[in-house]
Amino acid sequence: MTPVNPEFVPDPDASRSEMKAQQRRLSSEAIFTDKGCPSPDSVTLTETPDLDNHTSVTADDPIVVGIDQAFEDDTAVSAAAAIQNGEILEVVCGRTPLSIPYIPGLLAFREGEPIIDALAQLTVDPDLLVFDGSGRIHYRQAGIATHIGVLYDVPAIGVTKNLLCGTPAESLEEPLSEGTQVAIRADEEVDAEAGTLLGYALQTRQFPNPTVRHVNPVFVSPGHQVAPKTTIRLVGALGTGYKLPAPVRLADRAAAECKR
DNA sequence: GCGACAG
DNA sequence: ATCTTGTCGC
Repeated sequence: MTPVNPEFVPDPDASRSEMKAQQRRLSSEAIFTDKGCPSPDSVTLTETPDLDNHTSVTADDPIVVGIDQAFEDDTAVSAAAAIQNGEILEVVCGRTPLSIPYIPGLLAFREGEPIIDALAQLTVDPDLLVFDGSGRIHYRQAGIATHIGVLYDVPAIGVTKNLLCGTPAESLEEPLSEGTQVAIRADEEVDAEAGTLLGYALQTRQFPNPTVRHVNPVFVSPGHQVAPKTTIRLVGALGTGYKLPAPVRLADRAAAECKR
């Protein structure tokens, strides 16, 4: 696939103020409500054969693409794994030289190039992109999930293991029971009206076994064309039994293999 | 100046 | 993100 809005191609050589300015333009273009994103109910994690018709009833279920990166020396690799009905349709790998270091808030400018390289090789067209990175939970409401989502004008969501910014509505110190969701709202360090709902902390899995007493929640947020609540439902539909959504786990593994 | 900070 | 062995337990 090819970017629909080339003006949002992240330029690693731009100045930091230019990067931030682009993110502010991005967030105004981003849509944080349901629009074109697949229904969580239509996203199946496993194939469900239709015994009556001897065929699969999920022929045109949404195509969900997980995206993740890995690094080696001065090279960045990005893997995109396309899943439909819990079946892997395609896995592609992008590779570009590393341009800039990791800077909190500017992740898309470091990882955007390999991602674009990977998506250019994708032959199927995604109904949803799932990133290992923030969407609206971002200083300028323009995390990597929002950036790439708007760039291609495709529904996107972000999932992280750590919170970048924003304030949880409740303490996350105590172990949360599975399924618990805690709102993450805009505070002083976020360019948004204080209290704006940015995303959620979501306890996708807890007490995997008697030994592992505690698992941290993940942080989910809308990237583009998805509402906060729908983001939670989508992550829930994509993550049965694991902390992270299946597409992200597959992309993570694929990126590691891309290095070899 | 101090503290915070996705991957 | 990345550097890295074994080990405990389902």
